[in-house]
Amino acid sequence: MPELPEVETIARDLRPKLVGAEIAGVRSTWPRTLRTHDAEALADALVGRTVEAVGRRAKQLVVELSGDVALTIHLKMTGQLFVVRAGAPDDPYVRLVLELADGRELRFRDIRKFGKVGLYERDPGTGDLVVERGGAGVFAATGPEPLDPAFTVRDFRRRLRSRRGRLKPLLLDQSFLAGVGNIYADEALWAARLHPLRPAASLRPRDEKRLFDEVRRVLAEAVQRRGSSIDDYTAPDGDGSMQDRLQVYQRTGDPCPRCGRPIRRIVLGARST
DNA sequence: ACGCCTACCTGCTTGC
DNA sequence: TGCAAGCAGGTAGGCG
Repeated sequence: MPELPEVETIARDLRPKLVGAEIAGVRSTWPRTLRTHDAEALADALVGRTVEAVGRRAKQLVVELSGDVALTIHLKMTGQLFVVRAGAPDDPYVRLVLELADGRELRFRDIRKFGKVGLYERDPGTGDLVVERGGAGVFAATGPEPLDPAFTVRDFRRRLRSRRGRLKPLLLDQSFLAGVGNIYADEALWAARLHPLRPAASLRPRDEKRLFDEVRRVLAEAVQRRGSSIDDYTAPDGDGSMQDRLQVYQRTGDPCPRCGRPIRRIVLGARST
């Protein structure tokens, strides 16, 4: 399940492979992977452009292209990206291929077909990625990046206190905080010794500080370990190792590393917790 | 604004 | 053994 650390790892792996490469063609085998469902229009818009940068915002990859446009790629649950030579063995789960002028291909593989690829232009006025000039930015409603040095415990407190909900659904809400998914929400809450059902507004200042610190610590360690290779996640340059460090996620029944009692699973908003 | 539901998808596991 | 139900979960969109 690619969350912030997994997407960050993929961005870092792809960057040296893609920057400078020219797009020569587009193949689409499942048009619904494209936000517009229009593979022909995408090909028309992309061919001839060069990759200038590869980055990440929340759980999406952002591939900056020449001419002030950018591709966003959301991997959702089972999306994977690989750079291979054009003749590499075919795969029934590849949904989109960007053919590169140097004979390589960027392949988007996605078993469950939830992933989405979008093409946006950079608004010269605001610098935002938009569908059309003057429109709202794609990330206008996305919350702050938890690992951004400019994001402080003060910001976190202010956001927490303005919300009425419970901690777990709040951490998963991308407009509250960017990039946290089910794995790292559970890990951060456990590390901060806060119950997932606890109302966000009920936290004391020291609880808020602990949660802020643990969210960032868990995410930073996961980035350093190239993410958690669970189920379908792998990066272009290989698996991560964070799965070996997870304390509670998918560990129902195991003894709690803190108190030794069995870890219990509850369901919250149709998600295991 | 919040919580809850369903839809989108497929592969794997579980239970009868 | 075979088959169906259950489960995994990010996000959009709808409803109350």
